Amino acid sequence: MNKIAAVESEAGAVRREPIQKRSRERVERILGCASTLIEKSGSDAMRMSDVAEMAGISIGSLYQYFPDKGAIIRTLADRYNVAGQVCIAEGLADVQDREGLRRAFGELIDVYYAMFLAEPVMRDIWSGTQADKALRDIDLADSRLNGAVLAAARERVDPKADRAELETSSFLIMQLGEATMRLAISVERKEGDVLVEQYKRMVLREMMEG
Amino acid sequence: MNKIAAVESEAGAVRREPIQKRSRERVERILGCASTLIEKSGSDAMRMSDVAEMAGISIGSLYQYFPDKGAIIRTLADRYNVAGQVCIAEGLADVQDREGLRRAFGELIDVYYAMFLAEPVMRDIWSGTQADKALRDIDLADSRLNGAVLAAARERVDPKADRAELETSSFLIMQLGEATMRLAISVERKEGDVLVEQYKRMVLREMMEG
DNA sequence: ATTAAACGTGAGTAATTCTCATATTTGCAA
DNA sequence: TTGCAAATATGAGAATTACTCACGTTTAAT
Repeated sequence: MNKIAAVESEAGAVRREPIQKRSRERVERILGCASTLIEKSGSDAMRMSDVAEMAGISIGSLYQYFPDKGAIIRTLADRYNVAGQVCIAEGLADVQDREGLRRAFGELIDVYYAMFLAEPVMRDIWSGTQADKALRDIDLADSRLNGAVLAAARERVDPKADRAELETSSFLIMQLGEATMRLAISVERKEGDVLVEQYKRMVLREMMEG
Repeated sequence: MNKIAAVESEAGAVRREPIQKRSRERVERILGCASTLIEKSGSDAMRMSDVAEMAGISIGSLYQYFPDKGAIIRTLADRYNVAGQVCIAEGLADVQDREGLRRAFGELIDVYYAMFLAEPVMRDIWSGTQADKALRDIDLADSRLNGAVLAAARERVDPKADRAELETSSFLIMQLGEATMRLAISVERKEGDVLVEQYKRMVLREMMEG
């Protein structure tokens, strides 16, 4: 009998939870190959048959683990998000005063920008954020989470600030940060750098004098 | 003989420039039907066969005027852009001092936001901005143009400001404005309003004290 | 060793964009 | 008016690609 146990362990939502070691490895191989293919020519051009062939498995096997093409993308997206969340949480963890916040945020943006520049797969995936409803939801949740972390740091710096406003403002700052990254990587490198600096300055002013 | 005269009159790039009256009407009808269908269920779900059927023409005829599905979308996108450009240019035309700039920009954002809320087709199309390379290019060009208009207004207000910096900053402001709109319409209406206000405040601070 | 569940397979289905050979319509020149 | 070439119209079907499913194989627990 083929009883399907649909589980949502990651945002990607695997179809069948891999139980045996063989299949767990297989899932990793699928993700690795998908990554390579996306890096080569973008997630749009990535064909499921290519992924299967490259991973040395059949189409059917591919669909045992991922319900659709989007699920592979989402799983990769989620992994990048988790990495980003850790990075942001660590960067803001011991912010206690205004200068600390200014420095930590500036560094954070730089690191994030460097990641965007260095990871073509991340770039590609988050370029499609607006198109795919599921991806957009993942993205919004991510910004909410990171926004909350930023809001907490800002509250530590300025305890008398309005909590709700800090949350909204920080959420917006995170979303605009992503927008800036996407913009920066789609123009010439030099202009991109300037744009990121402009964003940083604008946001820092908002946070410092807000 | 079927000599094809490819022309790029609009960003949508019609395949064959409609010469006879009949075909010019046809192009308009196609765009109208596409609009209706996008409004009903999104540009992704819009099928070319649906457009053809609704317009009362054959698939082949559809492809006489639009080289591909994207071209229809792009043509509609371009029309919305032109409307926006007019709106922005008029709004900023007689800005001469700081208070004028503050008021004009605030109103501009409100109008833009209202447009986003009111036009489901515009919303749908510009939601997919990041996915389609051609759309992104149109969008970037649009922001560059509008950014230049804003930069000019800011220079009038503050003649000793650095021109290049005004251009970059205004370009970023336009792009972040769009990002804010997209964000605002994908959350609850009430929160969306707050986010737009936050954006406005942040940007105005940048422009006033920048 | 038996067996049931987990896993693997790939030909085939379905959905949809876009082409092309052919037919029809239009407008102009004779 | 008529003849004709260019413009326009048509829709069957080619091409692409995500995804299914019926059936075969492997694994591991009893």
